[in-house]
Amino acid sequence: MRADAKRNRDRIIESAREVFREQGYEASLDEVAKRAGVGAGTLYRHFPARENLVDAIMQTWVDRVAEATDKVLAFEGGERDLLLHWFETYVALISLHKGGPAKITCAMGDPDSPILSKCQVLSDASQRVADLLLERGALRADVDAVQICRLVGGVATVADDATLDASAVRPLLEVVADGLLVPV
Amino acid sequence: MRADAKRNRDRIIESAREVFREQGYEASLDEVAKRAGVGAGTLYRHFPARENLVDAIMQTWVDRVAEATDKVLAFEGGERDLLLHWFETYVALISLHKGGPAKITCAMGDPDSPILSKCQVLSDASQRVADLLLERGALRADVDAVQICRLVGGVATVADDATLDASAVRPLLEVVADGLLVPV
DNA sequence: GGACAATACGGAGACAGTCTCCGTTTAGCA
DNA sequence: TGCTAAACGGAGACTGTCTCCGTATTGTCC
Repeated sequence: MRADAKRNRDRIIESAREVFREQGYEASLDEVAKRAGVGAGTLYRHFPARENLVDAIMQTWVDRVAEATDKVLAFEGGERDLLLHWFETYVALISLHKGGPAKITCAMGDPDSPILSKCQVLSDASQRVADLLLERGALRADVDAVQICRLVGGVATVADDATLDASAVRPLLEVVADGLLVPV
Repeated sequence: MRADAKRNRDRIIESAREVFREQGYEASLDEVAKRAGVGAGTLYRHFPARENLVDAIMQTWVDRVAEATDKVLAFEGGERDLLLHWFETYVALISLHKGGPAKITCAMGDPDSPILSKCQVLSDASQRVADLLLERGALRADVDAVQICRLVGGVATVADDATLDASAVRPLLEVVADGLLVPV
């Protein structure tokens, strides 16, 4: 890649991060281009679809997911608390931007999504948590990580739409957790 | 209301029903106007926002919800089956159109939504089902109808986004049901 | 360091959708 | 029948997406 191309690409990503944070994922891409000081053509050449741009700005997010996952896996406490801790972490991670839960949860079920690889990190993390709980015999044997992602993603989507705060989300997550755990 | 106004209004609603069924809730409103044989101005005078049009279309849906609810309440069988039956009915009712689950679930949490009154019918129905189960001591005492709507709405939203079929949705609903019911 | 591809730029403009404004038409009443 | 309030409709302003293509820049090869 030519030096000027790389420079512009980086500036676009930086501007997008800024604009999306301010206005959400549906912000105008022309605005992003303008703020990056490039023409619309340049933006669309680098990122043919909005999702490609989203994908690019998600790299730092991926690192954050990995870090958070390790923290949850090191959690010392009961199985139910661990699962709930993961759920709350999960919701927090996908709710960083308005519209994030729907976008990410939707992408996980779409094999053609440009951000699929990024979302994979999340489902892998759920898998690791599920494996840990299965090992301890706390999780129902017939559930898989995909289902967990869908359930928690669904709760997060609704919470995002209705702008619920953590205290209103918690009981919903508890219901999901209780439905997933082996009855005591 | 003048006769011509009423006539146009009805034609717009009829066209919208048709267009939305074909193209989803995000279809062009100019297209709706065109198909109704009226100008864009006429459409926007009758329905200032897209949601107002959606609201008008939903009247027959409301009747359908009421009917389905009565059927579920008359269900003879175990509590878990009854709850699951309600969940599946609920998901079916809000998933009649692509994007429906998100739209309806979102509207339930938005006091300013033009379709709020229509959605009320659904939460009232959930309340009735919940009351029945509470009476029989099958439902956890600390859950309310709003939470049920959020949980099932979340599942339906995810299912809609990922275009899951009923067999993939069922296990998710079972998790929610098991989390809501009193452990045996 | 000059020349020449190859690569990239950028913005005008085509296109699509939303929504308004206002001159024209019509219903319904007296 | 004539009048007026109500309603119509579509041109066009506005916003956002995305493409096309003439222009400019980069990096390489001699």
